[in-house]
Amino acid sequence: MSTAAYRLAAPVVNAVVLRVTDRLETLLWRRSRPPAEDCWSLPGGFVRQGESLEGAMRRHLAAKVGVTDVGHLEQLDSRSADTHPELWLLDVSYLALIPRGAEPDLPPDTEWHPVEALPTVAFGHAGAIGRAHERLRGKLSYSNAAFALAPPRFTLRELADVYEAVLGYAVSPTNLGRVLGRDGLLAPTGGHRRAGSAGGRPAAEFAFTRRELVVSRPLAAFKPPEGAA
Amino acid sequence: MSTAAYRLAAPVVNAVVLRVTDRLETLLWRRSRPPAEDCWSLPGGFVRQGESLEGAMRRHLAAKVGVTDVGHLEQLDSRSADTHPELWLLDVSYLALIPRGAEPDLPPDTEWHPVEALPTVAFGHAGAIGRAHERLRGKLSYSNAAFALAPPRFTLRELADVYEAVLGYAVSPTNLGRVLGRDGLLAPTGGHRRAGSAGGRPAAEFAFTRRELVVSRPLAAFKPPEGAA
DNA sequence: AGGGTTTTCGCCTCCGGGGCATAAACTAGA
DNA sequence: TCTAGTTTATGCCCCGGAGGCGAAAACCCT
Repeated sequence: MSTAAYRLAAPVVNAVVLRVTDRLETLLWRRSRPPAEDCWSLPGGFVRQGESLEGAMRRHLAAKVGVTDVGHLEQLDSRSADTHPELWLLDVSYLALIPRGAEPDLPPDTEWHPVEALPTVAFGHAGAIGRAHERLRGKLSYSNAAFALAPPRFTLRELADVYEAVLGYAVSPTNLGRVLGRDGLLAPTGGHRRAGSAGGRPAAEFAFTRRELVVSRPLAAFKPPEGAA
Repeated sequence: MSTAAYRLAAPVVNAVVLRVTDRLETLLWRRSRPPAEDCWSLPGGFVRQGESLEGAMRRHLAAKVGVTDVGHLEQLDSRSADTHPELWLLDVSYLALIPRGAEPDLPPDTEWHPVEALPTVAFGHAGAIGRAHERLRGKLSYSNAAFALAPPRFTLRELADVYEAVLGYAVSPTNLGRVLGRDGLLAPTGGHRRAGSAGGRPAAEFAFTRRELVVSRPLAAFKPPEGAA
């Protein structure tokens, strides 16, 4: 078949940028131009030819919303979109995790919004935020994904707070430390930190041993091989 | 910024089609035209405007390689590709699972190849096959993904053979039945089947209760909520 | 010094996966 | 018909990880 029979699309990337403060928040961008003027949307933009999709994503995160310290960046999915009046768009969405403590200086018209109380989001991007949250919930349970959300060093209580903000239910700091510690993902730094305003035993300070995503839990049920590599 | 500053790409879909016979096999297509003439590549093709990506994928699977009975279809990832001499391609890859017993009548220049002994594959598609295999291995361990690879009805021994072909190590039929049965994913049909040429107790016949992907295993460690819904 | 607060450690229990031995069901052959 | 061989099914035990709980540790404030 001839390639001329097919129209061409404009590749677009956009990211569900997540961070944890008291609650789980995502970064939204108020559109100042049509289409969808005055609506919120995910940060992103067009892809240049010769550029990798991930490269384009990082470029837009740095240029448009000042996000340079990305803890983890991962592709979610792609879809064909007819939301633009003139162009056929091919929309590739990403999940970006921002560590606590890295506060990008946001340009105007860019704000953090709690994922539990989102404003009206254009282009059907609300679904992408939901899928990103869902995937993150899964990854927290079988990998060290929290390294990309937590600050470089933290107490077990602080780390449990990160988990609670994402998972939505109470997490035991004791158990969390045991599980991640046994998998070799967490190590004490040796330092300690004062408990709080009302006293209490100082908490030991921990850090993740690796800063890339590591799948720790088996994922291989039904009799894994004996000498597991 | 103006959209005119950005060039346009041709969206392309292609699939890692997997099935299990004695071994895990993938469907490859021998290219008869440049680029990469006489090399093997994944089946796929261009996307039409207004068409969903998944729709385009199913259309190409049906038209080009005669695959209509797709047990499960899932997007893997997308990348920007400069492998075409004239066009900028945006390559979206899928994982397609074909149930045992559904034998599509393949057009010429299309053949099943064991994933352990692949021929030379063009466009860097070999990496996509590896990633597809990896993801399938994971999904078998925490979901009912095998429903898309197994025949409609089967014995536990046959199901274990499917798992072994994908996972690469021995799987106990007893344990497999216990685990999937407890999760409510597997149910006996009531029928039985003769064991083999040399006699033996007839095996009970089973079937998956659901034909969509269901994540059974918790994935929610660190104290799941009490009344799990 | 004492009460309040928070973290940490040790022990216990519970439950699911895996292994194993035995029983069950069938075929082929003598 | 009886026996040997083969394959599947069932019941039981073991083990290891996750979670719960209480006691001890470490610190603040009064």
